[in-house]
Parts: sequence; structure tokens; C-alpha cells
Amino acid sequence: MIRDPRTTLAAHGIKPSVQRLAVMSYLMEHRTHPTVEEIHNALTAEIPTLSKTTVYNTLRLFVEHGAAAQLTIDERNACFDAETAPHAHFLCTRCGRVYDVPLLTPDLNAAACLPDGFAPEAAELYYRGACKACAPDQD
Amino acid sequence: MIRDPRTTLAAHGIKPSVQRLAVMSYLMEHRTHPTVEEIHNALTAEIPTLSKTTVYNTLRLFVEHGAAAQLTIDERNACFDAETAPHAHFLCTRCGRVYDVPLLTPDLNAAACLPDGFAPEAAELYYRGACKACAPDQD
DNA sequence: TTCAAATATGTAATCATTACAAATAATAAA
DNA sequence: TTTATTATTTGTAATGATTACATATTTGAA
Repeated sequence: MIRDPRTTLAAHGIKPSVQRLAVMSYLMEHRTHPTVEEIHNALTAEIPTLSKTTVYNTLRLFVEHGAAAQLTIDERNACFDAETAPHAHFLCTRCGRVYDVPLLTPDLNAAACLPDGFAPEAAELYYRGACKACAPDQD
Repeated sequence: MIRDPRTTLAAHGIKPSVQRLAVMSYLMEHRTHPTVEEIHNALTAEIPTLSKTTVYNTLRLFVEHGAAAQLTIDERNACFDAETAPHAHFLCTRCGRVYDVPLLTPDLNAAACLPDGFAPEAAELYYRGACKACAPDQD
């Protein structure tokens, strides 16, 4: 299991740079599925000149190389995940947080009856609702 | 099984209007998961004064009342589906079409291990890849 | 008819994302 | 080292979907 940002970039054929390492580090240390805005805000402390365009470009590069996944669960902003092993996501429509959810069957391609000739390259399972912190107490 | 737009609106507690009936009719007759733009373009033929804002408002109303589902599979535009029974979707990243895909197990809540206290209200399963028309021929 | 509420319209804002050109940094050759 | 070349980053300006909001129109009841 690869753990450090530099090795992760190398494993996906991405040349390192200060900015790329910072974005990958942030993604690996904050499993909160951050948006571009959140990543940019957080990293300007350590890289004051970091531009938002660079964050966009860097994340696009990561996604193209399979080093990160882009989630469309939040209709307003794209959010990003450095964990590329299969898992589902839960968006709390109250607080806006996105949670990881383990899949019972990791192969999502087996969950539906894909027509002949269709070649899926990625699959995402999204839930929306109230998280534990926001749900009305049931007990 | 409800088939006509007027009954569908009524079943979801939505008062009918010329515009609402037109949008619902369009959604029911065109299972292509159209965007706001596509719906508006198509309906201006029959309702020349139809404003795009009305299409937005109407679709929001439908979604809030459960009469339609909003898909976030396409990161650029929201698209809409009048079929609210459980099924998955496939976005062809080549041609942009969104296809319906039958689920093998209709209950998507059983596909993942949702943490205790989490209350899902909706679930979506999305595939991305090449559709049959766009996939490189395998034979 | 008249009035009040609901619905629709059009324009102007908002805001995430992308395009693009200039600046900077990294790399390799001399 | 210098120099030249390429890759990367930056900032600003466009783009385009969506929303806000004020006005107009329609609907339905009295």
C-alpha cells in the first residue's frame, strides 16, 4: 500500500512539483473529499502564490492519470478523493459533508445489467440523505 | 403504472399548468435524460414564450415532489429523468448520451455498508465509459 | 367583474470552471 | 556555470450554467 505523496505521483507517472506534492499531500491527509476552493484555501498558507488555476490543472492531471477520483455527488462543486479503491459515497444534504462508505461487493460492474458492447471505465455509487450527526434522533 | 403527465403531476401533489404539463410530457416521451437547455429548446416550438427560468423552476418543483430525478452524472449540466423507479445510468464519455441500465438488485441501500444512524433518502449508481456505438469494435 | 394568490417571464447577478497568454522554474546541452 | 528548450505555474479574462429578483400574467375564488 502506497502511503506517501511522492511515491503516489510516481506510481501514476506524474512528475512531482511543489504544487503537485502539496495537493496530493492535502488529499491524502484530509479524507473529506475537498473542493478546489477548500484545497486552495488550505494550501495558500504554505504556498502563498498558489493559484486556483494550478489547483484545477493539478487535479485534472491526477484524475487523468488515475491518481485521484473526481466526484459529482455534489451538484455545486466537484470534489476529489485520493482513495481510488472501490467504495461508495454519502452526501449529507444537511451539512454538506461527503463520507466514504464501504461496498459490500467491490465490483460495481456486477450490480447492474450493462448492455452488450458497453465498456464501463468507472463506476460510482452515491447516497444522499442525513448523516448521523444531522439525522433526527431515532431513539 | 401511471402514464399520462396530468395524472403524474397530480399523483405527486403538483398543480398542473401548461408549462408544467409540457415539461412533464417531454420528460416522459423522451427518455434521453435531457438537460434544461434541451428541454427549453424543444418546447419553445409549442410554447414560444417559455422562459428558461420556468424550465429550471419547474424541474426543481418536480424533483422536490419526487416526480422526477435529477442526475449529477454529467459534471457540466444537470439532467433529468421522469422514471423514478430504481435503475442505474451510463454516461458515454464519447458521445455524451446517458443510458438507463437495469439494476440486478433494485435496493441500492443493500449494496453498501451504511454506518449506523445514516439515513439515505436517495441512491444513484453511475457508470462512465464507451457505449456500444462509440466503443472500439471488439470482434 | 374584481381581487388575491399562484405562476411565469426576462434581465441581471452569481459563481464554478476553462481559455489563454505571460511569467517562472526545471532540465539538458554547450 | 551559461544558454536554450521545455514544462509548469500564474493571473486575468472569458464562458456558461444556475439563481435572484422584480415585473407581468394567469388562475380561481368571492
